[in-house]
Amino acid sequence: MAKVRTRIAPSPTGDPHVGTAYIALFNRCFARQHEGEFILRIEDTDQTRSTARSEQDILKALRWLGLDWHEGPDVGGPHGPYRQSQRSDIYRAHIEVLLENGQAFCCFCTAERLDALRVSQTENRQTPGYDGHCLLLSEQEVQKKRAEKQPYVVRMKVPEEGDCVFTDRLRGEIRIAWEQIDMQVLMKSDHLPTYHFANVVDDHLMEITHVIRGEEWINSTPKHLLLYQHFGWQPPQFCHMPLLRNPDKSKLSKRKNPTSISYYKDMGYLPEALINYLGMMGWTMPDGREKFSIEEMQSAFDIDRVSLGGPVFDVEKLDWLNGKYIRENLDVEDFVAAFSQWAFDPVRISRIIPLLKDRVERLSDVIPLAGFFLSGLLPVSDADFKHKQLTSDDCKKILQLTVWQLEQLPEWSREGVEQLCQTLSQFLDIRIRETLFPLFIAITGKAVSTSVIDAMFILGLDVSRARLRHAIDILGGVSKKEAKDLERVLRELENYVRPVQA
RNA sequence: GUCCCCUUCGUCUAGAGGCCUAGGACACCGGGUUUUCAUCCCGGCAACGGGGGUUCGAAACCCCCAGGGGACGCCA
Repeated sequence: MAKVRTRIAPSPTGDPHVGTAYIALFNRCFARQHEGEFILRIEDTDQTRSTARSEQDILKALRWLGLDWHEGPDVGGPHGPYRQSQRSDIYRAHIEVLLENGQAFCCFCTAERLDALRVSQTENRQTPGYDGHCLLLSEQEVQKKRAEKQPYVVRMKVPEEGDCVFTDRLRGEIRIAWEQIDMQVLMKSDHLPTYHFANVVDDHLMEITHVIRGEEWINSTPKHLLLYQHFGWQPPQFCHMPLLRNPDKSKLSKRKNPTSISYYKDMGYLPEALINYLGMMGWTMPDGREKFSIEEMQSAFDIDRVSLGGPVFDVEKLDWLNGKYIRENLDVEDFVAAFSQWAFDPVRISRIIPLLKDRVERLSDVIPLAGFFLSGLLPVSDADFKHKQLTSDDCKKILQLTVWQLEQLPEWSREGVEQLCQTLSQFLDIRIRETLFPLFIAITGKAVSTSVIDAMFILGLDVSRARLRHAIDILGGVSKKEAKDLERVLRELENYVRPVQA
């Protein structure tokens, strides 16, 4: 039997996500338990959203958690390159095969036509999908359009009737009618492949034997299987893991729960505890032990023990487990090392010190003044938000609008944060000192402190958002109705152009 | 709207037809240890979504319903 090979294939379009680490963990355990290999591939075919920065962050975060790989863009390996943006020629050669065999076709439809089509289908309560317009084009017409350099995509042909039946390792037989499957775009007009195409080609060329991925991919598995069939390749075994959930059971999202691995690092969780916690999402040790290392997990691993109900990511239990790790696994010396590394990161410290250097008279003033930099959520109460000019609702409004605006910042910079606060102040027609008041309480815990704008910048989006959200909760939270009103205000704010300074 | 997946305490879960009066853990509540607190120890609360089958026997197998979730992009 062929050597087991599994992979994690993150897309470098944002912060390193705990869901990525979760799937990586199970892939790695499965591979290692079978003395196989676990590889990392970067799926950066979305040119507009992928960044090198994000790729670096993801690799760093996975390494921090102890999830290392046998082959990958940084360590190399015999099946490279491991970055899809460097494999364009491979995809182009493969798409030609499908085109020649008539298993795929060129589509010249414009985005406008497709949008209109989707709208009308949705209005008529039909399942949205491509209508086969360009399927009717003759060979000559296609050649002519291509010669004229008209932009086009390549779509796959899909059987019109019958079912696609496949076996999921955890769920058994799954049957999906072909008529449910859209004529998926395989190659975009920028001549880069879509996920579905690149993923199948790479999984085959990289000799992946087991595809362990999130449940959200079940419905597109027929597309993938069809490609394997067209190429005459042996498909891997599929195994769809349950999705991590928010407390309200929806798919884990940063809007509702911190999802960035760096957030958990910044909050002072130990990587061993986080990875252990992820290991108990949908899985248990055969002997019921709850505290286990990644090595213990992989040696006792049994993928068939995965339970399928979507587990809620419950920070309270993570807190307990992290405390247990600190108490039981760190002696004083280890603790000193871990704490120093966490608290006294040189880059961070050298950003913080200039903010307080001129405000202290004794070095002993530093901790009282800057302690909030080395904290998680702050112990604030609604009384702290009492203000002579701002009502509690005003505070909530400012806090919520700030959260939303921070989330939409194209890049995290001090200037961006400042601009945003200035604009908000002008838009609300509240002086900047008042506008910043609730932010001071939420972010620094006090009405008087070092610059709150710098503080947010240094703390980062995740911790800032967590504190702002915590403050909103303290103030009674935002009801459905309030949220709706505030979203309307947000739209006005987005369209608001700051008056030019006189 | 269409399709797919899922369903045991509030949460993570054990459970492969009789071992289930459903077990463990977090959270919560009580008690003990501790100069306080935390830790630690002891105890308590709390669940098989509903309805039909199959079976001597169902949390487990089958069907229907309900609920939850996901997918339906030139995103991944």
